Amino acid sequence: MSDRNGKKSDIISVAKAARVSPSTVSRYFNHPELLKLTTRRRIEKAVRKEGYIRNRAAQTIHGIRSGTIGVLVPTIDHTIFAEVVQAFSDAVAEEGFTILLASHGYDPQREYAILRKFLEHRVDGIALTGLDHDEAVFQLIESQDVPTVMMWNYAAESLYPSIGADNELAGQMISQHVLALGHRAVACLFAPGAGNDRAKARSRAILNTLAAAGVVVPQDWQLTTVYSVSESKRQAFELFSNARRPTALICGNDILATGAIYAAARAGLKLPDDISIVGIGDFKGSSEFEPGLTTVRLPARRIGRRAGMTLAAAIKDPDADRTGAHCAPELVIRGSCRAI
Amino acid sequence: MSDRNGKKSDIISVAKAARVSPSTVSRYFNHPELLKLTTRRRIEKAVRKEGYIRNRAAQTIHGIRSGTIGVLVPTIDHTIFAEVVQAFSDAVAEEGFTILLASHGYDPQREYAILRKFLEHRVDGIALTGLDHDEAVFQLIESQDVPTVMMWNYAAESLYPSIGADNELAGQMISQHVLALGHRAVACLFAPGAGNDRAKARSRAILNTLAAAGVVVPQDWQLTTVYSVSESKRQAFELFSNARRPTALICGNDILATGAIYAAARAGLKLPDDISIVGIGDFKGSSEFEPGLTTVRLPARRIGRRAGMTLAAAIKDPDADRTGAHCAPELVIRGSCRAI
DNA sequence: AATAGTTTTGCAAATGTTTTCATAAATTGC
DNA sequence: GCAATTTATGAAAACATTTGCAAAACTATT
Repeated sequence: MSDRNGKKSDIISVAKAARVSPSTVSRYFNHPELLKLTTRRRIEKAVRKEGYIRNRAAQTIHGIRSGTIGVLVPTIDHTIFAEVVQAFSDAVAEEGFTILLASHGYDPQREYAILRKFLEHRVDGIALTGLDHDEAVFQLIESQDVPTVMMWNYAAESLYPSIGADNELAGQMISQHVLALGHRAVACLFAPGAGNDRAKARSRAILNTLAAAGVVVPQDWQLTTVYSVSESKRQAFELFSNARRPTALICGNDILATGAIYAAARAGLKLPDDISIVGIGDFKGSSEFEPGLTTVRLPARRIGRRAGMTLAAAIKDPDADRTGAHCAPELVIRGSCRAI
Repeated sequence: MSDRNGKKSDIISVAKAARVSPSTVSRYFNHPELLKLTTRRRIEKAVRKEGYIRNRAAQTIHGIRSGTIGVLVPTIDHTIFAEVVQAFSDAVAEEGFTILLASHGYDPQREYAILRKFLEHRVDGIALTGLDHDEAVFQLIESQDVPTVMMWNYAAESLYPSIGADNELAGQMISQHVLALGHRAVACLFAPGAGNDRAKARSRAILNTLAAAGVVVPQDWQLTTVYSVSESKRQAFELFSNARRPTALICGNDILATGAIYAAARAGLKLPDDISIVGIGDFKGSSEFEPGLTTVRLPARRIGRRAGMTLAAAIKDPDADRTGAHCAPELVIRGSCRAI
């Protein structure tokens, strides 16, 4: 096939090979129905022979869409973001878009810099994680007015369509469940809130809900740990080693809960008899523990898919419905938490 | 700032605002050292005032690099690929590249289609997963001669630089370890090999190594299951429920091993006394089980980082060293496997 | 104050497409 | 078999940049 004898082939070399004008080749790709069947065939053959591949960069400077969407997540290698990205990518791929992916590691500065880079590439749309961003980020989006969605965290009054779960609600749900089961001695294991509005919303809601029911979490039972099984295991183990132990431990997400479960095993505590542990997220695998983890499901795949579809629609039709969507969290009761 | 009064700003509007010619603005970005300090200042101000963002598409048609790298993985939401992608992305970001990411779901047809799309975007380089690809894929890369690396699986004689672990070796190592501990009644739980040379290499090596030691794995102890904790849990549970049980179960990867560990717990088997379970991968969290999972570490982050650096170097300097690299697997002995 | 040399800037052509408008070719109606 | 349509193709301008070359603006030297 493609016998590129030397230089890269462009639309002109194809035109020569097919003995038509460059415009006709352009039409072959963009409005094939305008061409006579025979010329279409001729061009098709020439394209194959030359091994020609369309140049989107050249199209893009004509104001034609670049076919790319910039996706910005805190980090790719957390199950939950990986799932969102996968679902998002699949959804927009169906509409012909390819994603530019980058991670900022919870650094607002980096987020701004990456966003600029996306815009240099003239992405057709942007998907950010969370609602909380640097003022400069919002200004940039505003000034370039490129379609944007905010994934993961939902808030009705958001400036841009937000598609995700209400993390405050999730925190509320899990603590209400724990309270309903009669727990009063409750400890918490949170992810750090810096640059992470999801984590912040959850911890806030959890503590408020408990407080509203008259349950005060003592300072030394409010643990904070980075997103890591080993770290949370260490901290939870320490907690479990104290003389006075909580009857329930609420974790800010399932990864932290996973660490806590292992810590319990190591401390010789049986779930749920000796201690109840709950999480938030319902990550892949959370259902498979023995006993399964009681948690609040945040529908990552649904969020990613929905966000992708909304953004693609907004790009293709500027007047499309740009309202966000709440992908409701859902209490998933398994065996890791019992009534007292 | 950026008070875009209407239309998007281009290099010409900036030039007007700074009272210089467009060429000078272009030089401001590409060869600032050629400009007088005062004009540089003037342009800087104009750029800010106009909210101008460079247009990489327009640069790209001048043969200038696009600054993008196409990354193609089977799926994003497997821990292991997420880690590789994260490390890869970080590495190339340092060199100014942004990644175009897509997943093919183990479908060779889709891989080809995505690759074409990458090339339409004029990516500066390509990173594929695994060594085994459709002939058309190789032809395409060949014809466009764009720098390419193959990640994840290592083979010395590969046509393109391959950066990864020797999966065959990994399989060999884990089975040798199991054999050395005296196990003879060994079962296996593999991932499907279709479109997945990593999985294929591992299963092959495991069975061969066992056979070489005179251990034959009966047909009904050779289980195959998709990459999923719940599926492998189901299958392993079934295996454990039979009257005749193996003393050791070798799993094709840590996810499958995770399922098997849960299955053992449900079946009331204690690790490692009642059954030994080992995996391959050393995924995040594998060390935290109680007891920890004995496995062979495939250094995902190192692979991703190294692959990114190699590719970036190959792009920037066509004569750069393009040999692959073997990121050696490493036996990690924890508590899930005991001597018999 | 004039010259030579150097630094800085602008002009115009080039890049690979798309698109508008005009023209040529094919088809239809009589 | 000719005019009137309709359909298919080409020429040229446009898109947002970069770059080679030449002109202009400075500096330094006398």
